Amino acid sequence: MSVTIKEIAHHTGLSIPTVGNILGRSGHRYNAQTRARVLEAAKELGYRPNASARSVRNGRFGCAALILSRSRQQTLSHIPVGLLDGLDDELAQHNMHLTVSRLTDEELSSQNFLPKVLREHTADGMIVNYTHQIPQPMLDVIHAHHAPAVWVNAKLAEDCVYPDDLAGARAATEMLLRLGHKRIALVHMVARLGWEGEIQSMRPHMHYSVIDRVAGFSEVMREAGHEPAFFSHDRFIETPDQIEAATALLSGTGRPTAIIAYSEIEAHAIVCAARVLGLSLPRDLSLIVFAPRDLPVLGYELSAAAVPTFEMGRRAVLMLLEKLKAPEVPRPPEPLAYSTISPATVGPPSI
Amino acid sequence: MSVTIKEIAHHTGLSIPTVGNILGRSGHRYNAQTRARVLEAAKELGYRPNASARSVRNGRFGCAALILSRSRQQTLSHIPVGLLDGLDDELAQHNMHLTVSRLTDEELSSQNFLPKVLREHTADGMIVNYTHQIPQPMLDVIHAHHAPAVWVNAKLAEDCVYPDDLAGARAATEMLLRLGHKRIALVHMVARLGWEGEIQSMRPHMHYSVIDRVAGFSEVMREAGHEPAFFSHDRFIETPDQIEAATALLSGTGRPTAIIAYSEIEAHAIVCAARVLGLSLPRDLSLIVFAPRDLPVLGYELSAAAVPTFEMGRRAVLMLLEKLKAPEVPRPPEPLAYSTISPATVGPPSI
DNA sequence: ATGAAAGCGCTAACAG
DNA sequence: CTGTTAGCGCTTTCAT
Repeated sequence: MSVTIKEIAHHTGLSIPTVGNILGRSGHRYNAQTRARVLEAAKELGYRPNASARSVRNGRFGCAALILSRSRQQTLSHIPVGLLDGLDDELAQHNMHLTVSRLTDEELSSQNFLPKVLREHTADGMIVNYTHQIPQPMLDVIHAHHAPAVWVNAKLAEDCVYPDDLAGARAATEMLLRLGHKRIALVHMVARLGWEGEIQSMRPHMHYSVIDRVAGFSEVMREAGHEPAFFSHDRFIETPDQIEAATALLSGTGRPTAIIAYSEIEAHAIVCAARVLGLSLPRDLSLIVFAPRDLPVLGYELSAAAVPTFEMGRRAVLMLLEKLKAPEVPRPPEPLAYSTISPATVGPPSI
Repeated sequence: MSVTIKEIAHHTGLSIPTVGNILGRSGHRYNAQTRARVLEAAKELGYRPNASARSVRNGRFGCAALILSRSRQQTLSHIPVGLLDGLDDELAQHNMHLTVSRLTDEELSSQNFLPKVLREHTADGMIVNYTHQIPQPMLDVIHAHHAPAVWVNAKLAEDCVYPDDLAGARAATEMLLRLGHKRIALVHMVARLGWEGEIQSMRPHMHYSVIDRVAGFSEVMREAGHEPAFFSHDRFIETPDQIEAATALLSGTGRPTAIIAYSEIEAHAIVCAARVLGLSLPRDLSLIVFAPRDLPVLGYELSAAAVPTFEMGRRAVLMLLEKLKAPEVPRPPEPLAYSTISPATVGPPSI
């Protein structure tokens, strides 16, 4: 084992609580002399407080658990760039830290599921990063136990923090319309987009952002009297070569003059297709991509509809802290605003 | 607070140690009746053992800390896909868990730096994910304190686990040569590649993989009597449009018939350029990319020289466990083999 | 097979 | 200002 306050007490001839109090930062009410003696001894002996012992005393762990899927299928619990930073930064502000807990599928399906971190009382609460296909048992058990949990990147009835994709998509579309674009397409390669109701019916298997971005885009387009154009899954099934598919989209006289890409995957295809066709960005084509930050794609910095991942981490921690105070009180869902879109690859239409 | 063994003891009329022993898995020497009584009560009351209290007793935390840079510059402490899984899987095998600890720059530069997790005795040891520009103070302090630490994705004198990029690059090159390729190029957009000595001199600021992949590639090419071709930083500085640069590389009669891409960034540019030029993969061009797994790029699945990130996590934990037993004993560096390359976008040369 | 006592490292309540 | 006493939840002797 390592150096404890007990040893420092022996070493300095002081009592254990004296040493403890001085080292435990509240020791204002001590003689400067003894303070110095203690601090020196602590430094000399290489004292490091034992967080566990402290936890046992005050019944808190100073720790939040990030709950992830153990499934190797990446998308299920993907940690977006910036989230870890936001979480840890805010936790550090409150003298807390983060642990990671990956759940097996058995743990999930089991009736009395509880993540190990909570089952073994290691963390004060959890930040759940199951963004879609959220398992019902998990929801149930968390509710039943009043386990302090906050969901990130998921849009639920309560206790969640998520980017406001509805507003984000609206803002992107409005920006393009304001510049004079009329033919704007929303591109998504995996999901099959269409009118909102149709998508809604597939909801359980889809991340809310797919639905909300379609909705935001459609609303604004229709309000402006334009038909929203979707370029999605089916087209890429027909034409698996993404460059070819994207090239088809960007060819012909009625081609879109602006694109909103669901993610960097789509953005790559669009940039590449633009290149094949000799279209230059943003002169001949405006392009906005949903991504945590402006995205370097093939040498271009693309305008990002900047998903507020960092802020999501910070806000999730703050919400969790409130839940720790009052675990039974549900918190209203907290949508997070997108920041303004940089003008990098956005401009007025040329045709 | 929550249910403790004390309450279960009261509830069942048994003593505290009895309950504790039965619940703490070592309770073989107990009557089946009392066992049942205890277990039932525990379930009924929703007992969850307190990990901190346990830690205080047995002096271990059952916890490893993943040390990351707090710098927002992504590359410094980037967590590669699969690493977290490997770490957590192996830790779980040993009833341990993972905490995350991000270091501020001040913490690093400070003389008596010690990550909070270790300063505050929260973790048993650390997995350090500073892959390049490793701060000297950190190395010094870890050595001085005999702090149990294992470095991942870094090639140091001891206590590290890293993908064997030398062998990985050799294998990729050999595979291409075996198929009949002679004009093979290694493409990297950020670093400036050249003969090994030149690169070596820039070492402090570069990840070891840059050097080792160049070395492995060069060695094999020269052994086979071919001149290794590099296509790197300078070319992309001259021609910031990556597609244009890559197109230049792939044009003309002396063009390479096979490419090894340093990362997915380069792979995207190559695939796009191939498309612009009407070259089809792998018929007209073979392409291997260094990535944790076969990489979907613009609709193609590219052959990956599969960086063993998952295995890196697992091995790092195993090495850390050994260090916990004998902290003063340095462990030899552990290079990790690349698995065989899938044939997805690799074939014989057409010209 | 079960219980009594003691202690892990730290902190809080009170005395002096 | 400093020390005494007590206890957090759990585990490890050691009796019985």
